Amino acid sequence: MSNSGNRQPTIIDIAKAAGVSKSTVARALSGSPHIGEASRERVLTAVRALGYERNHLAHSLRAGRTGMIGLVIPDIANPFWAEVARGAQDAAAANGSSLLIFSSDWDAAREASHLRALRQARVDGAIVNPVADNVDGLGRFGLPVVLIGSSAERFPELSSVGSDIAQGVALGLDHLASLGHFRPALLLGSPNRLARVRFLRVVHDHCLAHDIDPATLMIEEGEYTVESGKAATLRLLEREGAAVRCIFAANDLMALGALLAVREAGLTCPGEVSILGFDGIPAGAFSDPGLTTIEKPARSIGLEGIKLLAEAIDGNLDHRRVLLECTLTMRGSLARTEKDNRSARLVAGGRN
Amino acid sequence: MSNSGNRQPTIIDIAKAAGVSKSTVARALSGSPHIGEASRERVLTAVRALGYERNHLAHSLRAGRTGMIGLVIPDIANPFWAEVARGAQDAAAANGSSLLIFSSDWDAAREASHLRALRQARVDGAIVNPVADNVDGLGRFGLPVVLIGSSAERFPELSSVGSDIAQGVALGLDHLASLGHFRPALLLGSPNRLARVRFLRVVHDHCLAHDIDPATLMIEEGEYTVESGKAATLRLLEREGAAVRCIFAANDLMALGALLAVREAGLTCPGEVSILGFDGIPAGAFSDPGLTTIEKPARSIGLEGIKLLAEAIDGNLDHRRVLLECTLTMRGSLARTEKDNRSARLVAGGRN
DNA sequence: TTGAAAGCGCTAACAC
DNA sequence: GTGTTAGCGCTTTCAA
Repeated sequence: MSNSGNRQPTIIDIAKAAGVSKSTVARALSGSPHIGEASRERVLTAVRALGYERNHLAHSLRAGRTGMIGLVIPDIANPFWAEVARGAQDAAAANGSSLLIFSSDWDAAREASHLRALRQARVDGAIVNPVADNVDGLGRFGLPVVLIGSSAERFPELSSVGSDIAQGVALGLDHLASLGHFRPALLLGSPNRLARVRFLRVVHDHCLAHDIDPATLMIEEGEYTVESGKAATLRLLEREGAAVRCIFAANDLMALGALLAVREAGLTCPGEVSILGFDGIPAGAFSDPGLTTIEKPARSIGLEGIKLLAEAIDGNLDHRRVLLECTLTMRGSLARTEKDNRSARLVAGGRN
Repeated sequence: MSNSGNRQPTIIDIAKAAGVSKSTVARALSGSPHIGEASRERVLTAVRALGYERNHLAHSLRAGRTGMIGLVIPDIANPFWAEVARGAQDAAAANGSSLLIFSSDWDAAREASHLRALRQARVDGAIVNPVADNVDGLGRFGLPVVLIGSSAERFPELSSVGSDIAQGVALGLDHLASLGHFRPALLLGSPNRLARVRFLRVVHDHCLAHDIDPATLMIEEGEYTVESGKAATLRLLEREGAAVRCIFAANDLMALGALLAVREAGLTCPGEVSILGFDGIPAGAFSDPGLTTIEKPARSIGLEGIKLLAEAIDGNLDHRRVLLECTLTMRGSLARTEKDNRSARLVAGGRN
């Protein structure tokens, strides 16, 4: 069993079959003009006959680029991130490159290990939504990177794409205010996430603009999951009781958890407690009531990420920050409140 | 700018820095015993100093295996498949390999192109849920493959993993029967999917066992999406009217769509129409009412897939078929019916 | 137009 | 214990 065992044929096999040298085969394959019509024909015939397919490894090793791109996101099972992955996938395919998707599970160590794997795989670049405390590791990544999300501030030299959280949060807050909710309780992610800081900052500004003392805001925190959102809401309800008339969650999964908690506490939504989410995952359409939410353009984020990364890989040094607009998706989880819960207005405070 | 430009260091750089040959470096790196303590130290020091990381491409080219595995699923944005991917991802990581995830979008051409890409990337093997009409392409894949789902029947020589659809459907049907629903309307996927055939077969058997004429079953079909499920249900309601007291959907997304349709038609669920899903996606917990469904062990499917593939890659010739049990997740979308809708009992029929 | 040869980074014989 | 060498499959000079 000499050459034509079962392994995939190489250009050498083709060369033999076509009676030419391997350089000629390479030329035919790459569509080089420096080759005779006759040889080209014979090569192509042999290629079809043997079912040759170029070995990407060897090609990449020689070419110095793999056509592979890494995508590191917190959780592929979270519909929002799955949608981002979908967008990136599509864009990458259109681009001729393939995507290596990794879930970091919000864990810095895992993220670091994934980044290392990507570097070793010699991906051409990576798109990552970094876990906060790992930001240093990212700085030394050594390959073109595009950031997704809020961490861009810490890396002014990297391109980044994200939804405009400031605009989104303001959009939500304004809408809540228009319904009479001036002091929504906040369901936030863990403190070491930049997204949380961002979120809070906008809320603060908004409060000040509306003469509310930010210090009086009710805040609970947890992870970005349904269970965690539910638990956090239960704690909130326990602690604040009837003062909770509106909840603004930093992510839809938590909002859905809040919904469960409210129901479990024997309260009604939106009757007694209004809930506003953030993300725009499809599941929000099925809840009872439907989840009103600030929708991020998930798929576009993935798509833009690939675009920016392609630029960076092509050596385009000037980084860019793409901010995609959030939209308000109204369903049934918000109700107008009669009580003006601005009770904690900034009157004795420093301002005014 | 000679050697230490900006490129990643190679073993040659390390060799130079440590004052040894590259084989010695390789030995130190691979933990070979045939090396002096002194050299090992110096190599390791140099490795740390230069931040060396092994080039996977070169390694793979030499080793003949890449440690990469392909996963081809219909849609990464479908929560069920995202969960499968998650399970596979975790198992692969534990395994030291990385996963290349592709969405085929239920499209044979796309699937074929992904399989080609995987072959060219020299993945060690692939796990795929094949689009029906592409089954031939799969036969010629030429690499170890593990099938997910029902197509296993067409490839008795391949390992496969899937949920036990027969058991799951029977479970659902029995439960429906226990509530008085003997002739659920069926919401099925497109005819060229093997899963549909399977599903129907079990329903038929069940009908016969309960003296129901399968030909009297109400059937609608569509794609495995919410929109499609909704449209199909609307058609069903339009056509059959009040005869529709129970719907059994072949997938949760369609079931959720059915729920929307029922609501839109001014009907109540489960009061007037009961709905049973199939998959067990998280979103089913938030609908109104909660979706009762047959839950497939999505994550385990991914996990087992990797296990089987690892076996196949290791040259374990005897294929295996792993069937994971489905469970019934009861929420609120099913109600007991008073009317015995076995009206179409097999009395005049051929049997008996 | 074509072939020979070098080399991408790594590992595994094979000498010494 | 260590260095030298060949070669994985490919592309790309450089000669002819």
